[in-house]
Amino acid sequence: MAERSPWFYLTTPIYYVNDVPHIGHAYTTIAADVLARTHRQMEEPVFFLTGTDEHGQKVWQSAEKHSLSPQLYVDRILPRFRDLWVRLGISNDDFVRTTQPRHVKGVSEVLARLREKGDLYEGAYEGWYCLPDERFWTDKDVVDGLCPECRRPVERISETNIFFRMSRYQEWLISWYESHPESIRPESRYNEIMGFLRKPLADLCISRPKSRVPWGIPIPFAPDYVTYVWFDALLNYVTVPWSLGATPGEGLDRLWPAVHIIGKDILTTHAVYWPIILAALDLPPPRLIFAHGWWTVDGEKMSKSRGNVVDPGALLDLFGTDPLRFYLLREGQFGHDVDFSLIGLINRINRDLANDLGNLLSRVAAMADRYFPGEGVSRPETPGSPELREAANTLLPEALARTQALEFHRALQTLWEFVAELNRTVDLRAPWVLAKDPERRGELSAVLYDLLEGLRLTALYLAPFLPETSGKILEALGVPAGISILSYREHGVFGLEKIYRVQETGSLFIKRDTLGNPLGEEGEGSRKKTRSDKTATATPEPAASGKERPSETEQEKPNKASEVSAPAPLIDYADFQKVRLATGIVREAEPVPKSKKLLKLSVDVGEPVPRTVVAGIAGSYRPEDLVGKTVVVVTNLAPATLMGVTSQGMLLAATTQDGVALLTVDGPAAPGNGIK
RNA sequence: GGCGAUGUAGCUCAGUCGGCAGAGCAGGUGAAUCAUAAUCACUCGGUCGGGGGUUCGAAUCCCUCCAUCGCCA
Repeated sequence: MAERSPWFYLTTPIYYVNDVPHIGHAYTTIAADVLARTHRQMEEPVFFLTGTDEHGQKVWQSAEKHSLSPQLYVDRILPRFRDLWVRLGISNDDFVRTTQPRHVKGVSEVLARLREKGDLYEGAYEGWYCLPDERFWTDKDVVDGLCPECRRPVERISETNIFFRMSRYQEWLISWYESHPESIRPESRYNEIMGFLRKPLADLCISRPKSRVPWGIPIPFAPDYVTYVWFDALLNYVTVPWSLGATPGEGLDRLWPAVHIIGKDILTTHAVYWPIILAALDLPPPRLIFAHGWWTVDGEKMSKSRGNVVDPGALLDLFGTDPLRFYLLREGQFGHDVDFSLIGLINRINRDLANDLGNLLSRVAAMADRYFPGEGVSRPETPGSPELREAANTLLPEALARTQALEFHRALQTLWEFVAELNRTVDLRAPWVLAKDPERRGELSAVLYDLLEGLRLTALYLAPFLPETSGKILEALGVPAGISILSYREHGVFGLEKIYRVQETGSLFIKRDTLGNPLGEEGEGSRKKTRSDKTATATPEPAASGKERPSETEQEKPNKASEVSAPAPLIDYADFQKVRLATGIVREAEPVPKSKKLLKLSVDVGEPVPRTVVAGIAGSYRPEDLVGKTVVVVTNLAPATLMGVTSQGMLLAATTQDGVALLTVDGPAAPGNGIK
């Protein structure tokens, strides 16, 4: 392979502004962000680009509908994406909009150049056109006069257009991929493209008549036409670098080729059309095209018509940046489809984040604070735990390698093996036992030092994934986090010469009940509204929680009423109908063993067998008071196991100042009456 | 219809060169009390989709059938 640029040039697709950002957009962008941050910590120069695709017929139509000029319309839509990226902690270096002059200029130049080379020609085009999808179909595709994709009527269009001679480059592309099989991943996607390329490529129609699609980049030598949106959009990957250099071409020479992170739905455009466009411009193909999978929701494809589109903004409101980043990258394999479920997200937050990691910091910090309040914990002569150091030396580099290979879930899994090793070390070395023996004070200090070092390294390697959390851990350890980038080379070694003066800390993560509501008594400042800036590691945050220890009494009422306020998106009646509600009569009720909050109920909802429902209402109701009560039950909620009991439904209850108050009906009702 | 992939524990998946079936979660038992009731150890659990073949030996290689998914048409 030719020597390549030292730069790590990384892109996401540019997102079509006519859509509302959904979890898939967030997924792509977060993955790219993790990769960008990782390479920065590897001290590579990184250029991370994302942006928006703002031309095309649909945008123009939407603008019309809102009686706005297209430009004004896209200007108004833009913040949906831009703000979301800020909230997700995305560290992009630039943000391209296809309406920016730099991009428009670049596209015009490309068109002129391709024309000079003879790669463009005018031709007649006749076919069926689907207006909403902005694409042509052949006679064979169309079924009963309907678009095969969206099932809406197509119209017959006959027009002259400008075509790009893709077919010219087909053989070249095949041989390039044969010698670079690693440039499309996962491997199954590579096979797919090779299969696609076995058939002859049709030339690409790259123009649209202005009379039909007035909103696009004008074609310089054909005044009645604008550029086809896909052609326009792909070019952002080069028009932006072009605009950056001091001389034309300099920025691109420095950055190219790029690593493209995309969803599997746009593989063909990126792996076939795009390299051919590049070849026509005498540029090498991308370094890597990685097509990730889709998020399904409870096993179903996410789509507007199904009404199951997951809104990342709402999840952010509820759970915050880092838990969402973690869940999306930990839950499935990057490259495979993954199923989204709220229970899954909550489980990740509670187990991996709060229990394994959050509690680890909490217990280690508490001991360091208690046993070495003034003097601190300093680097020992002999390692406190050789096993722990060994684990750090093997697991952490392995995690880094996996991140570089875009195996994010494996990377996080490996990091959590290290977290488990830290927890194990705490248990095995039992510092609270050492603390009772003054003669073993040196040993105690050495063990704590190794644990603190382990936590510091965890934060370092976790930083690309969980930038806010990483910053909080480092801050708790008293490591100045002011430097925005901590390099692995400089900070990645075990055994920093340092005296740790650590104070007991508040919670890193708040646990959630099955509805996502915060659990526990951490009502105060520990859960601020997450409004992080791009460099989350640098946000200083007064460690106020260290002073006020939560009282040991377990009787405090969870103060949750204030926490539920996410600005709710509007839903259709169809959405509402998806929730099946019915009246139920409580037949039996008993506490769930070992649980303070849960009651196990047997509820008659008019079915042959009463449902077992686990409800978090023990704080407000005694079991014996519930029997015979009429309640409102969600009957089509996916079952969930709480404290070992499988719940087959959910009771509706108001969240009040004092706890919860169950909903009931105003009048006689039989078990299983419908509710709407 | 063509091409490609997948099928392994209740769930999500790993399994290199053919060499005694693995992890996490869930379930069970115990330990511990530093910690956010958080942790740690042990443990239950599998006809490796079905059938056939090659081999001393198959989750792994070959054939075939079934199921699911993807791409193309």
